[in-house]
Amino acid sequence: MATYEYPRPALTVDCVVFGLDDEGLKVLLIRRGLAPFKGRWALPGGFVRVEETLDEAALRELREETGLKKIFLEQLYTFSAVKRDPRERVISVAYYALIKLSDHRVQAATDADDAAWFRLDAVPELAFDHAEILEVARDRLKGKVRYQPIGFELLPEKFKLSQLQELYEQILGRELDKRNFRKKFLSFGIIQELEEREQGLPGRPARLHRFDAKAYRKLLEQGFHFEL
Amino acid sequence: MATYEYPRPALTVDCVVFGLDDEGLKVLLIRRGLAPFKGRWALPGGFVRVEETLDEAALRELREETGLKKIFLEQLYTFSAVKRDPRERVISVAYYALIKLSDHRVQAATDADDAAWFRLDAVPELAFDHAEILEVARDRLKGKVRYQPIGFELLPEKFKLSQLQELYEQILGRELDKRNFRKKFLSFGIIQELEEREQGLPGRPARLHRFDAKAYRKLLEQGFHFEL
DNA sequence: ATATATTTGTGTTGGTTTGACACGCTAAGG
DNA sequence: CCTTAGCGTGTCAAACCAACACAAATATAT
Repeated sequence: MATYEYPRPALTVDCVVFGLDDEGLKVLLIRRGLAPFKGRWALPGGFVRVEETLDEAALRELREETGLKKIFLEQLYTFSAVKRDPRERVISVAYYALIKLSDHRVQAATDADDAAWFRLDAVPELAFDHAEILEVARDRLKGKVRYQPIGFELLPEKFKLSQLQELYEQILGRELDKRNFRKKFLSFGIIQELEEREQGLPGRPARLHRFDAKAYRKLLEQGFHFEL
Repeated sequence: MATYEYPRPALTVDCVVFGLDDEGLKVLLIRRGLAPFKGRWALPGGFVRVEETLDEAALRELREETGLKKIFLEQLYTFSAVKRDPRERVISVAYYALIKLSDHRVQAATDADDAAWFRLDAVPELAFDHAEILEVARDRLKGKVRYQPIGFELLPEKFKLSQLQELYEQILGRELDKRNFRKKFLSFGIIQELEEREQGLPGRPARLHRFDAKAYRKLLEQGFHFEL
């Protein structure tokens, strides 16, 4: 029990978790077991504890939901409409996360039937103001991906350039020219060409690449500006 | 008095208020009258009431501090370090505001001696984590000014192109070429050339201009993308 | 074995945008 | 009337961007 001189809003974090698989870009949702909005899909999230930062709260929730550590996570926006939670005043700090669906299978999330991945064009009706939060997250991702190399957070360690291009097309919502895309991206010097090639698929085998974080940091220090 | 099952952090808003005068870009600070950090300069701000949104809280604080309405105001980031307030757990949602120092004299703020404008290169030591908040605000402004025409919020209704250019130079922290700047900015078609000219100063009188919000909105709908 | 389907990888060109750069014009002030 | 201060303007070379098609390497089907 805690007592204060003035009433305080409750504080939660909600996470928009993006993942990529062969069907495209997806978002992780959880089915609510309790009122309000019982049975509705919602963003994973929960209350902030008084002894943790918001980042810690978001990471904790994500660990609890997905079993993952080392996730790319950024604060998105703080939502504060007075009636956004019908029970009482709840202010929510939204985060968005990018995870490599390819590497780690997301555990609790996928085999429990109360959590699932949804394609961004097939998201069901959401609880609270979560549709709005998701919208803001998509816009942020779309904006950010153009001037920060965060797309790699969604791809496996080693990837084909065609995967990278498809990812960008998904996020930006438009098609890109293959030759121009390759030319431009390679010219940055932030991805390494590996000798390895992907085999077992029809078509000419693709050379694999890897994001070179070290080279990127070095370029950043020299005032390099990544763009598109 | 309010009682809750679990302890809750307190919630505040803090505002980074930018203004422009003939000495350059400035930020509004308030001298604290109470502990902690008594006597130190700090960002204006205060506690969020339980029946208002964060935007409303920020606007209310700004009205109380500066007497201004119709201010450009945007949420910046939510700061949550556990020890950021030595008294108790306080989470602060930071906003930044741009105001036309030229038009409206800021009342309570300027004649009270417990509030003052500081040049960005001469900001005193600040209370709490406000130095960090200010830093984030500067970065945001610097980033945002390049792809959204928010600089006008700092200028008078009618302005000279040289003022606009100086503003951009201040925010971006580098010099710009006069001819290229004019060419580019005028090519967007979002500022109107007025017939009026500024008089009374030495040198050839400058033609005045005005931001054309209507034209800007129209261009936006057509997918226009402002940049630099 | 051969043919077919699939996916990768590669260059050029014309148009557009950017960045560098210098001087005459018009007013105020002495 | 002369000086000083600030405004307003155009060109050119270099860099960048968008559009465009076909051969190479593999898997699969027949």
